[in-house]
Amino acid sequence: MNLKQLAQMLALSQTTVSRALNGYPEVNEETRRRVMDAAKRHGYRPNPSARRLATGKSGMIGYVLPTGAAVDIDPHFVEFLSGLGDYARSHELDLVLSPADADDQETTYRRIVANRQVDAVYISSPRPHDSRVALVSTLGIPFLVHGRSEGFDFDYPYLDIDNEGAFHEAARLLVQLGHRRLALINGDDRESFAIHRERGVRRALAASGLTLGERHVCSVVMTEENGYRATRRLLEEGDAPTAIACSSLIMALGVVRAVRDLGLTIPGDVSLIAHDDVFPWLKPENFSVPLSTTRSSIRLAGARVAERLAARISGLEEGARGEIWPVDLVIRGSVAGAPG
Amino acid sequence: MNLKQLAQMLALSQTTVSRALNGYPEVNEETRRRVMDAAKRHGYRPNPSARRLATGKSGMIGYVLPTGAAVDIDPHFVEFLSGLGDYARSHELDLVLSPADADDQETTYRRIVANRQVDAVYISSPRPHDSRVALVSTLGIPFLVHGRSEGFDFDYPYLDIDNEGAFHEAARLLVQLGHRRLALINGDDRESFAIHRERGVRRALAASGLTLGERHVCSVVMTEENGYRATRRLLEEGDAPTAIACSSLIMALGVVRAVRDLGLTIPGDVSLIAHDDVFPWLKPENFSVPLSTTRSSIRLAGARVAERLAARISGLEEGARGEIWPVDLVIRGSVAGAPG
DNA sequence: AGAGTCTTCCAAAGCGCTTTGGCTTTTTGG
DNA sequence: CCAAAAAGCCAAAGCGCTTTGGAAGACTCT
Repeated sequence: MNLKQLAQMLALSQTTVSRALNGYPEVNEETRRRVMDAAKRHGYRPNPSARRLATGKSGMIGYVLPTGAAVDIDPHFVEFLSGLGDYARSHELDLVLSPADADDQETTYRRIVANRQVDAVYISSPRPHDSRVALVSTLGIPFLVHGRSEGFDFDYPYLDIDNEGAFHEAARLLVQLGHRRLALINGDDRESFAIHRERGVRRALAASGLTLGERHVCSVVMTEENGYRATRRLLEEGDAPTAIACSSLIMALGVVRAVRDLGLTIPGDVSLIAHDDVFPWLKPENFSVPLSTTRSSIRLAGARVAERLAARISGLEEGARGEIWPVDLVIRGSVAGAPG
Repeated sequence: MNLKQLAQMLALSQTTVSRALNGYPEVNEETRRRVMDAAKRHGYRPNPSARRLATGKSGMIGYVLPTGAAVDIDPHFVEFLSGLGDYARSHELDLVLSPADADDQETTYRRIVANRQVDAVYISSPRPHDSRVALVSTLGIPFLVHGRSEGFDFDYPYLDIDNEGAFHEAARLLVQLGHRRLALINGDDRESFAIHRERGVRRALAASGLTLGERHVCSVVMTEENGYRATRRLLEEGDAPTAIACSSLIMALGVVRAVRDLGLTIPGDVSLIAHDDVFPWLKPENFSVPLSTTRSSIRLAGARVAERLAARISGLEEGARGEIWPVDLVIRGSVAGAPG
């Protein structure tokens, strides 16, 4: 059943039927009702390929997925996706993932924009001066950044959590508890979120005249193994920290294992606060010592990103609105006063 | 730059240019070269929307993503996706994720097929008599099942790992080591993979005249917490097992924690073998006691699925070819002879 | 040499929708 | 009551590609 047939059936022109269906004003309400009715009754659905060719709109949002033999997709992605799906489902919005060589995403961005494959894109894990932001911005496709980039002479729309504030609070708490030597086990410090977190920790320390030792901050890919290694190194060297802030629950698993391997305890010998993106399959309260966390649901962020993207596509949202979500600090058993 | 312009520029008809570009035989090789050359020089890329409307082919593969407030996307998905991306990237194949209400995926399947949004789909985590397999099969779109369904009177193409064989081997090893009471902490037993694994364990036990006690098999969503709970229950009741087979590394985290909480040790009091899908961020060799595993890279499976899907789209693969990958059994420190 | 066969190309008809420009008919305002 | 404006509808022209159905010329074969 296509438009032509439907129009014929109603003894109307395709023009009128199309307009009736798409809510244009120049059609009689009575006529519109008839059309809508017939459309529903016959299960008419406009052919998206055709509509697309005519309008250039695809009804899909895009994400360029960095891939490569040495590139692992972040497990956080799946939670984000759950959120995106939550919103998208109820709006018949599809997501198209365009895998790209992690070292050359530009080609892919250009392709999907030139081809008008998607109506909007989102960018995640941005870095300062992130070339994708500049690119997408000049290409003129609606977009939203999940996270924040920096160093541009223009604004852009984004959704971020207050990473700096979160880690500032976490570090401040630790300092209040008497800790003087903090360490930060962070994610890749070329990414903004990691930079912000480090900034937060430093600011909290500075407020008490303390500093983050150069060897007390590690920047690694967020795996259990790297959490373990970082912790061993930190605790085995002289000047070992008495408190650790950690950028992910997965790394925290490694931290806990390392502490135990060294015959130390949490929070007796070292206090630990980790960031929790709220995975359904790994919860901080279930760690052998319940983990204090800075908590922010990445799933909710996914839903919000989809919502804003949809709004931007339909022109309901405009301009460079930045949105920064506060982060909860949840105290559990893994923090205590500094030893000694 | 569109086809018309290119044709004009070459003083050829659109027909000929189109055919030259698409490798049709009825065009002079000399002409083809000219066309190809000009196309490249001017960076001509056929408009996919137009091509799509004309041919009905989209150049994308689809996946219906079950979502819902109470539905969590499996973290395995992201690794699978990495693999899919590995292949898709080099073939300019995009993946479209269509979020659907987990309880009504049929509508979405019908939509994406009716709309010809994608050229092929894959189905994952199938159950016996999985309605999606039947549906997609009647809808007549090329597809591939990652995993296996059962109970149909027709064959279908799939890629699966030898879950039964893997858990058979694992259980057999444990029995050989003298264990008489095994337990299985399994995933959702409505899914085929879980059924096959249980079958494997039972078969191994039966071979030695043993059985899997009804209370020794749990079927749960694969989270750390559920692994913990299941283990506590198993070990605190009478008739506690001396060996556990576990369907996921994530659950194994919970198993290990529970065993420790109870003051028991691995492998002293209980041996443990888990299935490892090969996550980059959580490795069995890094468990406090290195974990014995049945290992199969889900990432490789993702790449293979993409490859076969591409082959099916282009007609290189036909029929209902099933492909079953063997699974490695990797022995590490978490297994030992039965205590006592 | 004429019929038949290839080879190589083309004009034009879709694919199914949106949108432009215009034509009636009705309503409004003075 | 009439001109002007508004309402309601339509035919037809795209959007940019593929494919059908020839047609013209070159070649082969008897």
